[in-house]
Amino acid sequence: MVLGRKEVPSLVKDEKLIEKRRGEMVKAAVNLFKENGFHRTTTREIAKASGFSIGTLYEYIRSKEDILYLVCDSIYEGVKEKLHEQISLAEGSIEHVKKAIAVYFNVVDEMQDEVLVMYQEAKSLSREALPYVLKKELEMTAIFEDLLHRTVAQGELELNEEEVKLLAHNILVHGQMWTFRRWSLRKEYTLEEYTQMQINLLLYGVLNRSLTGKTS
Amino acid sequence: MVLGRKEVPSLVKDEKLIEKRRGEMVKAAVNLFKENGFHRTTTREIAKASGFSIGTLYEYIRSKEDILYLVCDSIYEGVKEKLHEQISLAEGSIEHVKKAIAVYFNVVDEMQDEVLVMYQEAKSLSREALPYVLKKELEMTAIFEDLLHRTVAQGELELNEEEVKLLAHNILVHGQMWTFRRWSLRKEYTLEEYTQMQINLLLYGVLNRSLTGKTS
Amino acid sequence: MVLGRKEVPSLVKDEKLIEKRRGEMVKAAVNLFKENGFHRTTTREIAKASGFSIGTLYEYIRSKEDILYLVCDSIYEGVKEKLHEQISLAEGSIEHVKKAIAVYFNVVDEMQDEVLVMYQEAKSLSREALPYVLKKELEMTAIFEDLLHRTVAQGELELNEEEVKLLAHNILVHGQMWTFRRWSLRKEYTLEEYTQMQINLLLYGVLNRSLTGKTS
Amino acid sequence: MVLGRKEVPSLVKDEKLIEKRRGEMVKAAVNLFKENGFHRTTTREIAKASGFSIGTLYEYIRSKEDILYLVCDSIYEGVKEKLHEQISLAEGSIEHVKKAIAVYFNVVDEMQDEVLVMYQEAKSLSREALPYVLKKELEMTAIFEDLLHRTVAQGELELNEEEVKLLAHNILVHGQMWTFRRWSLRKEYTLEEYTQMQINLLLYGVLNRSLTGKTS
DNA sequence: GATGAATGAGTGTTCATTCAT
DNA sequence: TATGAATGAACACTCATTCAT
Repeated sequence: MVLGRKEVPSLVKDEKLIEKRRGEMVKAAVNLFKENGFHRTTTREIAKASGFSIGTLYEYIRSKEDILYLVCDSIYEGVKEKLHEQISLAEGSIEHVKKAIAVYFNVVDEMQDEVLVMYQEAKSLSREALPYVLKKELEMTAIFEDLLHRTVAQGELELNEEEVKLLAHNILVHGQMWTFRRWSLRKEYTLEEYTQMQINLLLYGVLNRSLTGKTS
Repeated sequence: MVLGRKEVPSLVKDEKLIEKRRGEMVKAAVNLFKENGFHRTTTREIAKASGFSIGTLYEYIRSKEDILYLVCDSIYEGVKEKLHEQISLAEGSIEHVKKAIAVYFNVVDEMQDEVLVMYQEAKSLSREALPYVLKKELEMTAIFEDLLHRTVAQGELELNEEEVKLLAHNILVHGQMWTFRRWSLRKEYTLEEYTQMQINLLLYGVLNRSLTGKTS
Repeated sequence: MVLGRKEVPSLVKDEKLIEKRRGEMVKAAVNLFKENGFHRTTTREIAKASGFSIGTLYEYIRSKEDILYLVCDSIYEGVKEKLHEQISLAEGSIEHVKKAIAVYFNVVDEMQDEVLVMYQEAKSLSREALPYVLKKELEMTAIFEDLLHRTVAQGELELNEEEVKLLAHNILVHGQMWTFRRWSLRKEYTLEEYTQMQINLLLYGVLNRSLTGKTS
Repeated sequence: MVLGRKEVPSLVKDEKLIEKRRGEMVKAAVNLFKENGFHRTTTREIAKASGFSIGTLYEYIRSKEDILYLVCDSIYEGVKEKLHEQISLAEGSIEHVKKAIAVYFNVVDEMQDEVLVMYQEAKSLSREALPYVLKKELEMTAIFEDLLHRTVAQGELELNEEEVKLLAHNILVHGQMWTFRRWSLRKEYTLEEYTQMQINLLLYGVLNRSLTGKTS
């Protein structure tokens, strides 16, 4: 099964308008979701906050869940876009990996409310929509996998396939941690400290591996 | 502010009975929450699944949220209990840390549904109840902090205070990862593989630090 | 497929209470349906008219359609009960058939609003519920079929099987006509006149058939 | 009160265009009504099925009810037209009456969906529009009244004024029966059988009356 | 202490109709 | 004339909670 982007049908025909209106709706929804969560936010609140009538809202989406999907989709697109703006994905070096992690953590920090929302509410998506969002998460992971692969290929890291995958997962999760454990982490570290320390913890072991030999 | 365990009032006087009944309610609730989530589960369903009338349910709790709090509390207690059964918290050595991580990951795996529920639904707790649950999470973190501290004190690890804290957080989160990313991780690794690899990634860097000098 | 009476589930356990409450709800619903039709009547109106809150209404039914089904069911039961009270179904004679038709027309006249409602709204029942109501209609038809059969057996009428069936249908429909064409019929005839004339038109031909020979 | 045809106002001036467009709308509406009923059919669906925008639909009608009126009107016109095509209304004989009934039943059979729609949905017309439709029904009845009158005048039937009226009603209703009881009748009879048997039952009594004397 | 019938505010969603373009 | 985006009143239905028995 190859998943593309899930199409959300609309009663409105003008594609440009759909894009525009949905953007406004998603923006309002994110703010409400981060305040009260998906379930505690009503469609009426979303309509009002985005400046439309409830009827108009439903011209652009079919159900409340569609909004959640659009929110998740939009957040992933936002993160990926910012990532691509700031890091070249063609290179492969330790320095580049460090840079990428730092950039990613920065993006997560900038969009912390959005990331947190998506992180906590995505589970409310139906069994139909969830795979599309998980796919996005895998795409994000793949960005770091590729980067690590290239760095391994350059001889700057010594990792097998499975280790690359897991390290990529860890990087992603350490970024998300910054949002979902912020109640604790923010008290202890600035973003810069957090970033520096996590880079060390994430990479220090694998970096020096060649010096000290493999573990089982 | 020092938080103790939050007291949930009951209309029933008999403490023993409260304990017993609540245990049954929580058990039923966990099963329902892990199937449908907190918001999609009704109090009627919880009452029915635990074998009580809706009226009786409300003799033992004040609100639906009380159940969520009791569920979270119960899950933490379960995890901590299992942890204490299997690891001595007085020692301090690399081997002990590895053992503790493995035990913790095993507990998380055994209780993966429960951990996932708590992880995803705790955010629905009111501003009043949330701190009590976050406190539990900090207590969990503290278990690993202490272990790391002792190991540092033994001279087997070289970490400053802040690194200990962050490493403890990472251990916790890597355990939770096993539940909230299981849609991906389970495809790639068995629990044993996951545990071994994460131990390596978590500890390898800090382990060999003395051999190679500090990073910035 | 043998259809019994369709069971409508209720959240309330007390069977007696269900019977009582549903009776009140059906009564209110009939009045509203005959005024505004099924689709133009809201569940809140039904709740209010029967003296319950909307929540209570839904303790006794699952959906608005359930009310329509209960209404139809109740009307059939009412008609059949009144019929059985007044005519013996064991006999078989021309006089008895005339009597039965007159009684049936009287019952229809007494319950004209109800009959009209059922007649016009039954089509709004779902494909699941409709067969149960059609079955009731066939049972009604069967009452007259049996009566005619017995009369034929007595030698007082000369009709083949198919003619008995059709005549029974015609009797039923002529009764219903009195409701759904009342805007016209009531201007022309009293119930007594209508009954007398229809009996003549329905039976005169078949009555005298023996005197005049068969038609093709 | 003399009712003519009810005028449905339109924002469009061109009468020819109104006729044309409304024809297309009515055609689409009939198909939708017979599938889902009037209340379950939306104006959007009607607009789409007739190939217009919702805006254009409302250029030709004022309200959804106008469509229902036009549909009813159109069905009556259709039935009447087909009737006039096939039977001469100037004659008066038993044979002609039989022929007319057969033709009418045939027309009803051909347009059974339409007849059923009109029959079941006309009640949803407002108190303002209903009389216009009932008038059409009376006109239909009048066709058979006239036919019977002429046959009585020819001495082929012996019926008083009131009996003529009621018999005409019965003929109409027996035609409609073929649609609204088709779930049962179609299983028992072909159209030809049904027609033949109903003609017998309708006319046999009155036919032979002269031979046998009056009933009370 | 236990029960379950009663409540009604609140929810997602629909749809006939309007009106600016 | 034709369009279709916008509207919001209205609807069926849910569910946490209460309280009389």
